Amino acid sequence: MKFAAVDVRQAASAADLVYEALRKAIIEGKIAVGDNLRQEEIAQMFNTSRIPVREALSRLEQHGLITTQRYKGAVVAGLSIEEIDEIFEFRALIEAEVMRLAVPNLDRATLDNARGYCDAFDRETDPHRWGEINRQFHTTLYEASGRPYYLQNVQSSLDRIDRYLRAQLTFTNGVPRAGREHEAILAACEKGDAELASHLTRDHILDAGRSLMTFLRDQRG
Amino acid sequence: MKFAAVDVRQAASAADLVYEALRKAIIEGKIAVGDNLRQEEIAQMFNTSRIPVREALSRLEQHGLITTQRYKGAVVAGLSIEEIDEIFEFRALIEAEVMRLAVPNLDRATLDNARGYCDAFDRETDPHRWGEINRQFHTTLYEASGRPYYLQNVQSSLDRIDRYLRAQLTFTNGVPRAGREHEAILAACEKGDAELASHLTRDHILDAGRSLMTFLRDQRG
DNA sequence: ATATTGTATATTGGATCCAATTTTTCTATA
DNA sequence: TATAGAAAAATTGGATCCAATATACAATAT
Repeated sequence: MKFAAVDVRQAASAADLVYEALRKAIIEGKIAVGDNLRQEEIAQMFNTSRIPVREALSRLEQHGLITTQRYKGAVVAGLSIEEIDEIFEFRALIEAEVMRLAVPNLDRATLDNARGYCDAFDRETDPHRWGEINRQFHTTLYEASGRPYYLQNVQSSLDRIDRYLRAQLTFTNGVPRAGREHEAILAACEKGDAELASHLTRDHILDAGRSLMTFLRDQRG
Repeated sequence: MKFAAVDVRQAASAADLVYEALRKAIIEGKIAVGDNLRQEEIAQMFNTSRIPVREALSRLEQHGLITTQRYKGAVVAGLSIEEIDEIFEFRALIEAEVMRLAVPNLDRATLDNARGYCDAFDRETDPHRWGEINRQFHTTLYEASGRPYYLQNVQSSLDRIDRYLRAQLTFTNGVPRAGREHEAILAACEKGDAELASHLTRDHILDAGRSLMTFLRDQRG
């Protein structure tokens, strides 16, 4: 055995690339709700055939990001107020628990990373970046929970409402408030107070949810 | 307009049929963990081509029921003890909450249905049916919560561990105990005691989890 | 002018074909 | 006999082709 181990990561298939690109575009709101996703068009964008595109669309549907109708095609899925409300409630439940489980495992490096994202969030002026940094702040802490299945479900929920969360941050002046709440959560983590960090996380999510609800009710009538 | 409206439900595509059939076979344990799923073989079983099969496999992978490697194919995914443990913990969290939310909405018909499944569970002698009835008993109650997103996540978690749950019921003499716990949960529902029903549900799941853990640790060494 | 029906076009679903890669088998050699 | 390497077979990934269905549009009748 003379050779260093090589990282033989799985090469990505065409379907993987298309899936990831579409997923990103949808959760960032680059493609609007209701927009039609035509297979041939997407295939040409990626210089491939419709087969990998169809696989990607099928996966997106499983994750609730698009809806499809036989022979009619796929459209980006929107969420009703009730659905958004439910997902925020769900997130509050799970993420509070994940936070509680994470606190005892937090080490210096993780806390420093979280601090970095926390500061970056406050400093950021580009609205498009807020959602991204906010998400990284939370997941950095959550990962310490050592609960991959919980994490998967958190990511999946976030994918569904990320677009709306960004709207909340951008249009409802939610950023300063979110920044303060991040500080409080991080302080609880530093103190090792799992119960407090958990409750603050829950409130943080429910606050954002309520703020978004009133914004959407205003907007949609 | 002389004719009654007809329910023109979406006809299922070949991919849908293959997906559902494979999903059922996997969660019921008809296909063993590690078994290879060859596309051509499955295609012939369903009198179709490999294209719909590939779509079905792609969806199954998204749900964690199989793992695939490029150019190597798909195998039924097993769970480590740690993963099973985590999923039981996750279920306890979510299902307890769903139960709490359901109780205020339970009506006579739903309670009667649940009673039916509860009795059927106790009367059933075929081990293969226990898992199925157990699942129906719980979901019948959960549906009253009016939380489709929670429900989806519950179903997804159950899909992952259903095989192991059946093993627990069959091999660890868990049926009489589960039966008694069902009775207690149903009684709490009848009384309208959401808090009690929630706690009993949590304990019911954690009990089954612990029982399964010791069984698996014995078995796997 | 409007509604309705027939037709052309576009789009999706599925089958077949070819390319890329892995797995198996065979063979030569030590 | 065991083993390394090459050839063959099997398997998956992707492209192209055809069939099924939906949409757009024009022609017709009222």
